[in-house]
Amino acid sequence: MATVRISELGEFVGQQVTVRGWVVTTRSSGKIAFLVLRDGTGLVQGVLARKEVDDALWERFAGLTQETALAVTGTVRADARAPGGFELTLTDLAVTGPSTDFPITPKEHGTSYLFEHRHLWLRSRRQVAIARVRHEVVQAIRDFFYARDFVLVDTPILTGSIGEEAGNLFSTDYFDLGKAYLGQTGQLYGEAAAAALGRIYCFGPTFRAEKSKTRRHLTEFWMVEPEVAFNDSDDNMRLQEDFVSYVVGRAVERRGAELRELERDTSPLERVQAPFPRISYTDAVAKLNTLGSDITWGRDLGGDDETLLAREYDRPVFVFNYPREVKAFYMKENPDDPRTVLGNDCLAPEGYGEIIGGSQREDDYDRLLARIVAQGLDPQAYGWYLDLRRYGTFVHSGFGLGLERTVAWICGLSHIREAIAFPRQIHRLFP
RNA sequence: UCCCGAGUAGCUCAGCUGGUAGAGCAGGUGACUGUUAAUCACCGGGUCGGGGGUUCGAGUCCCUCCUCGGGAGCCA
Repeated sequence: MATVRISELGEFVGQQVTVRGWVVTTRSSGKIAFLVLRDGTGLVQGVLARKEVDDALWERFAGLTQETALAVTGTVRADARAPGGFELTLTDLAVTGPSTDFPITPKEHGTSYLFEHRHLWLRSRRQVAIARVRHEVVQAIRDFFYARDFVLVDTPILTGSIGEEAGNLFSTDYFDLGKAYLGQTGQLYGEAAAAALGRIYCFGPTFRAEKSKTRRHLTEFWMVEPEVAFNDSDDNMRLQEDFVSYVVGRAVERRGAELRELERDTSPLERVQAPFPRISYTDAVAKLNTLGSDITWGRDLGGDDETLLAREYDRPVFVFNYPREVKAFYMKENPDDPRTVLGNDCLAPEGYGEIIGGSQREDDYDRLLARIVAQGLDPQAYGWYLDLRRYGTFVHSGFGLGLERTVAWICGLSHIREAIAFPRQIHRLFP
């Protein structure tokens, strides 16, 4: 007799099989009893008729509690009334892992309680659906770059003092060398690798000790960062729109069942096709003023501004050439307007806001050094990074896409903490 | 860090101008032959976040601390 997974039951209609999994719910009406079982691949309903089974089996069923691990044996039958479309007429049932007082009941719970029980909450249908969409997004990202000859370069997580703002770094003791910091970005290393391999990307966890408390921030999040030799800022935006369109398209195409489970209306996602509209920062400020925002030139776009602007378009929008003061030191000065830099953000629609920050990098040694000094950073720490401008400097561009923000947008989540299995936030380090 | 809001049964919440605590679900027992968060009946379940104060009397009013949630700034 075959031992099968729930997703494979369709191939075994009429046959007797064994399925292993966990109890979702049980229902009994005295003469007939139902058991919903999950195994990670889907749900199946088991049915027991009182007069067709022996007393011992009936008793074992009566003792089942939520999340008990068990192995059931029965005949597979297609039945539209059952969740999943198939049923098992049970002939045997063996408890392999008892479970008493499972904390997450089929009723409502508060977010705080749920995140304290995140290790158990992951088993719920909704969380399983999100995990599968995330998995698809990650695979789509890797496939996209693989197909375009990008080389994956894994950048270090432990770094010396290098990155963006020192105040946002997590630090730890590092032998006799003083402090090490958890990486906030792989970009600077990615630039070095781009000079070796041409097109590269890194993809891993990044860490920001910002004391942010919003639906868009985690202290540990995953970021994918391509870096391309000889791409200018326009090439960079073209890569971004192709990339985002591909990733969203893959999720819609292959994870329709999960998105339905999440009650995600996919029509806004189906409109995500390159090219994306582009608006300069200066034009965006003017447009925002006509839309009622009181933003002034020189200030960064706030969350409300992003939402307001994104609402004007039916797909993600690029805002490019920001004032240099609000952007990082490595962005290349705009030769046509030195008040600005050749960087762009990509804003997702439906209020999700910034999912990408990208730029053409400053490739001029003297300008880069001047920017490092002007921002109060230690030029000593950036010695190796400056070397990239001393030995065959080159036009290059790249960007960073936040994985959890992207998954939250695709899934239609109200907070990105659900987009990762074990979110890290200011007030949450467990489980 | 700042601005709001909330901590009452295992969970989600109600509890009026102060008078010593309530529901649904979960759990237990029983009934029911097709249930979909099954339904129905009954039962058990509480240091009202901690500390201090006002009062004859505080879940309720005041002070303080803690925890959590939402938002801002910053960013992906």
